[in-house]
Amino acid sequence: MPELPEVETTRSGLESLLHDHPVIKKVRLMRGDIRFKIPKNLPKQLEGQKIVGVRRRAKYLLFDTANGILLNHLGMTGSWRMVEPGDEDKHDHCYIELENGKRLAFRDPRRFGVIDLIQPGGEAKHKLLKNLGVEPLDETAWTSDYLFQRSRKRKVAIKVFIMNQVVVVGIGNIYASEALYRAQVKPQKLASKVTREECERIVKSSREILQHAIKAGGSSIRDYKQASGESGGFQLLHKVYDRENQECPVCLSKIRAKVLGGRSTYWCPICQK
DNA sequence: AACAAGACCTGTAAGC
DNA sequence: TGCTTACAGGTCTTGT
Repeated sequence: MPELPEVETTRSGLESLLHDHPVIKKVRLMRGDIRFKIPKNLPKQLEGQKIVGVRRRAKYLLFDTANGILLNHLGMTGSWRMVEPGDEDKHDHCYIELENGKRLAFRDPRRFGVIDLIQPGGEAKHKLLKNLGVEPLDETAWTSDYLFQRSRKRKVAIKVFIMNQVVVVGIGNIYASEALYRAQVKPQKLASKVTREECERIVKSSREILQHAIKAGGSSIRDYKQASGESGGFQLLHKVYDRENQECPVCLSKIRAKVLGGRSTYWCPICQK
């Protein structure tokens, strides 16, 4: 799924599609639940409301209206698109019909995504938002001091640690491997043993990797599509992810892979210490 | 409190 | 051509 760059690419695509702040005519829920139950009053509460903007917090999208926020997570396979008549799909779980005649669809085959309603003013207290860590693109929050202090005494691999959304948000399985490769830190190194200098490199590298991926329109292995329907281009830039036994672009060693914290992890045995 | 493993789903690719 | 198995961008829940 979508990690921060894919969610941000989706957000900016939606922002363009909704630049004229259309009014929601009808919300059609094709099922009562995706990952969690969808509030039954969500359609009634958002119909007639103007979509005044689309924000991102961590890997969540927030559609703003004056009468509440539609909260969405793409899970592993979620995507938004404008859908023409006849283009409906069996995995479309929610349609948002607009007064301007357009129709947004949320498609999510695996149904790991989330759609929820946040009451006006309830954003900070929302269960799924209240425990999130710092935004990695925020240079005043995602700092080497922050990473160093938070990682002391933590007995998990640094890769597992930076994927913990309570610590820092938006870094998922692809960009965790890519960021640590760029930082030249072995993913299995214990978080508590990572030095100040390494923290500096991890913070800088992770931010750069995410920024580059956003510029490229996100990665688009498998299911991911931009809101415009375009595929992303960043997978062409993956240096280690999904490249087991292929050459390290720098030293030509064979990229290695193992499972860490239940997720496939890739690194260069020479470049990363 | 911190950590590991299990659970939730469907689609696709690989192996036999 | 099937059938079976493994695996996939996430994260909440459960158990130690």
